Amino acid sequence: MFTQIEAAVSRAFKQQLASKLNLNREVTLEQPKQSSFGELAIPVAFQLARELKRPPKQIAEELIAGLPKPEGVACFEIAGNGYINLRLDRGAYAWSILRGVETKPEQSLDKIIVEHTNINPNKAAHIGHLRNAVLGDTFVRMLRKRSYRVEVQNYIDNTGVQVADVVAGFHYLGHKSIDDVKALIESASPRFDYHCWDLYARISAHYKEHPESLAWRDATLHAIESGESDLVVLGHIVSDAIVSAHLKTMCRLGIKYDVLPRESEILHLKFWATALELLKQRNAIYFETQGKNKGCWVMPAAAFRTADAESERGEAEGEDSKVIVRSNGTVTYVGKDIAYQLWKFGLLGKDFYYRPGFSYPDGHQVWVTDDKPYATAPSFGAAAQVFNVIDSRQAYLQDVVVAGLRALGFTREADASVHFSYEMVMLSPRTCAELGIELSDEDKRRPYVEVSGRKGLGVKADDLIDKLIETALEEVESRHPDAPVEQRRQVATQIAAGALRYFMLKFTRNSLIAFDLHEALGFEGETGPYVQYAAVRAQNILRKFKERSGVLPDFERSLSPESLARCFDSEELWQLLLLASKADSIVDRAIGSGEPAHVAKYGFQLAQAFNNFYHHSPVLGEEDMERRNTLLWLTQYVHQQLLRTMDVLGIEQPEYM
RNA sequence: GGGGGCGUAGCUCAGUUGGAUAGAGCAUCAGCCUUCUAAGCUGAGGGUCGCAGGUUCGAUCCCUGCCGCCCCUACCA
Repeated sequence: MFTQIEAAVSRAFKQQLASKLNLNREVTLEQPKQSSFGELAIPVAFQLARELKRPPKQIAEELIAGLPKPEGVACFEIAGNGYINLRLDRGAYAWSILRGVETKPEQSLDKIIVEHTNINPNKAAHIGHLRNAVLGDTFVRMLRKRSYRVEVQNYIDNTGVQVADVVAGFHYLGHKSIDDVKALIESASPRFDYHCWDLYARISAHYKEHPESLAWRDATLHAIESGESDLVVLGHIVSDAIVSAHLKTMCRLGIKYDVLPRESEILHLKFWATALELLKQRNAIYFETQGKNKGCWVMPAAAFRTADAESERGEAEGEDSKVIVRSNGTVTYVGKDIAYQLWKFGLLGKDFYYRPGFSYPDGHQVWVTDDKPYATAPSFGAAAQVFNVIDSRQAYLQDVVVAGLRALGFTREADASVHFSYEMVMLSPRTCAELGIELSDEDKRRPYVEVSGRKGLGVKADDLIDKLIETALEEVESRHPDAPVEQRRQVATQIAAGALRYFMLKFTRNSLIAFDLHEALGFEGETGPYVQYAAVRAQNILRKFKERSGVLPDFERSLSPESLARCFDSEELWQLLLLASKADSIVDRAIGSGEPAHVAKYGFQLAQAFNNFYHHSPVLGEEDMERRNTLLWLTQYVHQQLLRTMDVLGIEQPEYM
């Protein structure tokens, strides 16, 4: 509803500009700094003042003279030295909002692909991976809430160095047979993904102490590539088992995928070979005959570097170029990524085969790529826009991928490729101490410590979730000692997941998170549980009313725009209703700015406004019927909007708290 | 060396594309539970928006130069 009014006002001003000043331009709206100024502010007069060389106030006056008032708008006012402020007709606005007159945007035809998570399948997931997955999943939820068609992909690098290292660890370091590893996967303790976590740290340390053992890695990689060895089988069962563990971990946070494209199929189905031919044909890459990259196929730096920083130093020729095919003929990760990105846009002229993978409890099916026909699957890929959720360190590689598309002439697709980047999650020194992680003297001096899979340094996702559940459970048990055990566990689990998701979302993407256990375990202030608690409170009011009176009143019969206008004369009530009505508008803006954090912030603000209301305006004790019914209706509406926002954030409302 | 990011309250962070009196949470201190459960509410203190210039009616925001921190700049991913 708020979105519609924004659009209507913007349109009205645009028309006014055209007819009065003969200007054709979009009019942006903003929120007044103070709520007493009204509901919307239009600063357009300031922008025009310079061009027209006239005082802004005069322009503002001219613009609102004879301006038709869109439905729901009470008046326009001029404030300060040129602001146009708008006030809504509170009764009319509340009446249409509360009756639920909302229009849903139509489902878009174009498909958007969001690729996220993308964890190397060689060890348990850690908190850094959680940030990626939560960001990606929330962005997907934002898009879907606004009726975009979205496909969620989780790329599995099952033939890379990291998997090879763990395979080498099993084979060379541990002398484990395929059956041994299968037994390890079956055994409950230690969990296989945790076992690999330690093994990966061990083999990495071993490489460091015995550099000659790096030959194991090469041998394993070679075996995986040629496809003819027990090591290949080992690689597959390890990565399959780990992927399955990752999916379970993410599922605890409500994160699901549609399809898992695997690197093994990119290779076996000759995706890369096809892409390579294209790149050669169109001269996007060239064969280097001299210098340090001699014998490689490289992409010239000019393709992906900003034009202004052209090589002023002439000797640097080939210095910044990116190797796509190594001199030994193997392809780099970027090369495979170009092929994958081409497929995402349907530009490769090839497709994977698919088989059903993991099934979620709700029946949702994940499909996994395969190299031979298996079953009829939904169609994947061929999107109009692609978001790759990848940490900011890989910005350069992402630039190379996009440059690849552009060099092939796919400029539209290059422009539609978005690197949805985010900063790393580090550990606070205090948290390292709490977890018993020993730090080097160098690390001790830093404000935060980098998570490192190679060093086995980090907080495992499942450990963190377990710890959160434990903390929440203590609180739930002290508050609801009589509730059934299973239910208490369920509530604690929802609170834990809510706390974790909110924590990962409250920071904007390019802000580095120094993960602090104490902070993450807090359930007070700007946290997920705070938002959940507000929703629970709203639900309690509604439930209690129904317990006493059987059903909710027939609001539309007992109230009217006029009675609502009287009640919403109160500034606090009006601001609550107004804020609650902005849920969709906020999501639209957050999609535009690509910041899930904005939705999280809004959820908190709405919860905060409701908590204020909760304390200042007792609903059930209200004696005046008209007012009581209005408060009740408002409560129902805010509850609905809170749930709507929490759904976008992937946060559930517990039954009680 | 080159490219990118960051610097806002004691701490962690917002700040809607240049606008009205710079905001939250945590922490600290002082209040509020016989009520729709206090995981809450009310109030207080706390700021040279890194520094210095510039652009203009107006700058935390744009430009330039410094200072400090981080990341990238692999035939690793």
